Amino acid sequence: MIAINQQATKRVLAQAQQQCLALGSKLTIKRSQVLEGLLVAAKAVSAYELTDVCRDKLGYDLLPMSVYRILEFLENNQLAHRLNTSNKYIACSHITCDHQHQPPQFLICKTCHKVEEVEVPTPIMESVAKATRKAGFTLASSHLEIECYCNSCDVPEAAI
Amino acid sequence: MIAINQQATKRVLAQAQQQCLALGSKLTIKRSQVLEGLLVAAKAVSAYELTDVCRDKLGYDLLPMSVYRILEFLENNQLAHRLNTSNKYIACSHITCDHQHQPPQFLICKTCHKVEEVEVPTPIMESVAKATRKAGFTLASSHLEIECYCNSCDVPEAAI
DNA sequence: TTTTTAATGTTATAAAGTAACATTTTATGC
DNA sequence: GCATAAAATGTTACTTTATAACATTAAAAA
Repeated sequence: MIAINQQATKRVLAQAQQQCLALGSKLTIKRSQVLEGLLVAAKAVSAYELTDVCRDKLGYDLLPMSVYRILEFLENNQLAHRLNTSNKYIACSHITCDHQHQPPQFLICKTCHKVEEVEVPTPIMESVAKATRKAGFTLASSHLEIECYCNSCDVPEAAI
Repeated sequence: MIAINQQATKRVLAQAQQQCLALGSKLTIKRSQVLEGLLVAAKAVSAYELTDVCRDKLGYDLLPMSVYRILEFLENNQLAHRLNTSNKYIACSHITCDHQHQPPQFLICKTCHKVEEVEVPTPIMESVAKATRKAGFTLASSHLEIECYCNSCDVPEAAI
């Protein structure tokens, strides 16, 4: 989503390197390769699809088990996100920002599966948290996945 | 969640029967058995767990393939919901209501996996829809799954 | 009653995810 | 430096979740 060319990809990977160091962890070669796979995939992909991308487009040979492990690492280091509704992964679109990362919200197109990482305005998320508390729960995360239709896809009649 | 005893379960199943008829479909014996399984499970269960519940607690013999098919039917008839974040299913908590069903929101406890079907106030969902439109998307469904801690579970220090 | 549709049975397999242990690589104390 | 511990990755096998494809049975319609 972020990396539209090779140069941009390199910049993102370098920045990711820095971000890991700051968190006291290391972006090893394999981890970098998986992140690069997410970047060139340019959409949400499953762990198994990611092994294909890495093999076919980048020449990196990775087993699914390693990919899962590395994806977990990338998540913990705020370099990737897991979309729970589709069991797919995407690169974080804010790697090159320097601000603190908040739990993200995702708009996911039901038709073409395009994913946009957005910020639902804070007051709205606070209202959601309030409604949650009223029901006797405490909001654990404002990671939200929202079913949408994107502007390139038709909205079915039934949904209007 | 809804059915706390046998009598209540029967009432829910009878109501479900009516609801199906109104939608031009039929709640067959097998379908009724799967719904009963969801009711006695009294929590979110996977399709395979549901075959166990039906066998062990109710004496109904159902193969996973049938369970998946029937769960899909129950969803289409607003008698059950699929929780996308956990690949589990629950009975709709509004079967015995007579009002029109809206896409539900779920509070899911990260610790004990208890699920509460709630209504996030309409104005809040409208704000979410607005934020969505602003990003060039159209809200497809207000089915939301929200990560929480329930009032019986401790909230980890890190989350406060 | 035939015929057509809907529902369920059955088998096999795909897709997603993890456990357990081996090996290699990297960091750290001496 | 080298020994040793810790971190990362490799490898195998397996579990869980889900679906495809086709057979059979039950119910509704002609």
